[in-house]
Amino acid sequence: MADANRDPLDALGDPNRRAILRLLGASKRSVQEIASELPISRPAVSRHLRVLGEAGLVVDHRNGTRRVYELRDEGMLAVQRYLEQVWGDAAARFRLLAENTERTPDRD
Amino acid sequence: MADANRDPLDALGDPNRRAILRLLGASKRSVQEIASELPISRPAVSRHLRVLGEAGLVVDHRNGTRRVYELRDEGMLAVQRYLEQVWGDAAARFRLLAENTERTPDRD
DNA sequence: ACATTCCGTAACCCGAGGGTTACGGTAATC
DNA sequence: GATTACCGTAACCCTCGGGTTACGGAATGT
Repeated sequence: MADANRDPLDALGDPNRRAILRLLGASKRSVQEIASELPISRPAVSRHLRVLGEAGLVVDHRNGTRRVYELRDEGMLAVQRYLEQVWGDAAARFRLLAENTERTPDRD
Repeated sequence: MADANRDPLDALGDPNRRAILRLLGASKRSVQEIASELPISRPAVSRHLRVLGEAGLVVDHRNGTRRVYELRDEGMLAVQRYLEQVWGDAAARFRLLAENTERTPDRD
């Protein structure tokens, strides 16, 4: 999945995409699993996941016929940087702390 | 200005609104001043500012015929809470720090 | 080989939202 | 009182993004 130059805040501007991220925050999931928890079609979910991927918010791994998606920090950190740019010192302190506490990969 | 139940991430989903917030991050400004720095009309800016206000990201004060807008933390903190909800511990540590370092009101 | 499951993508539809101009109310100044 | 500056809002326009169904390729199991 290519990381296109899509702004993560553009991606976060849709409520269904935010709901998808909340699901993935709990555990990694396949497209089908995500779609079964939302009131939209599976192709719609697929489309949203593409947007989220291009924004650096998720990443996918093939598992047979399944594509399993999980969170990715890069897009989230870009959001933090925007907040720091706009809101200033408080956001800067926050960003440094977040980068020094990497999320462990055995999260699920 | 009423704080309606508008999600700040909805508000941040537009690039012109993000540009407005960046301008206000530098200093508080009137509608006209903001509009003169962006490639859109003054009524368009007015409309965006309304959205940002309802999302808790800005607040306005009357000053004669002018309405002067400045940043507000409430919406930004809601974004942080969403990030914490989704991305977890790192975001939680960040949020606690940000709340303990209030922005001083004599910012400009 | 065939059937089933999974999923990306094309094609189509349509409504939301972001653009505009015009209007009129408020405030300030002369 | 007249003029000017400021700004919210109405009305209109139209793009674009998010919804859908349909299709076909890949992977797996029988």
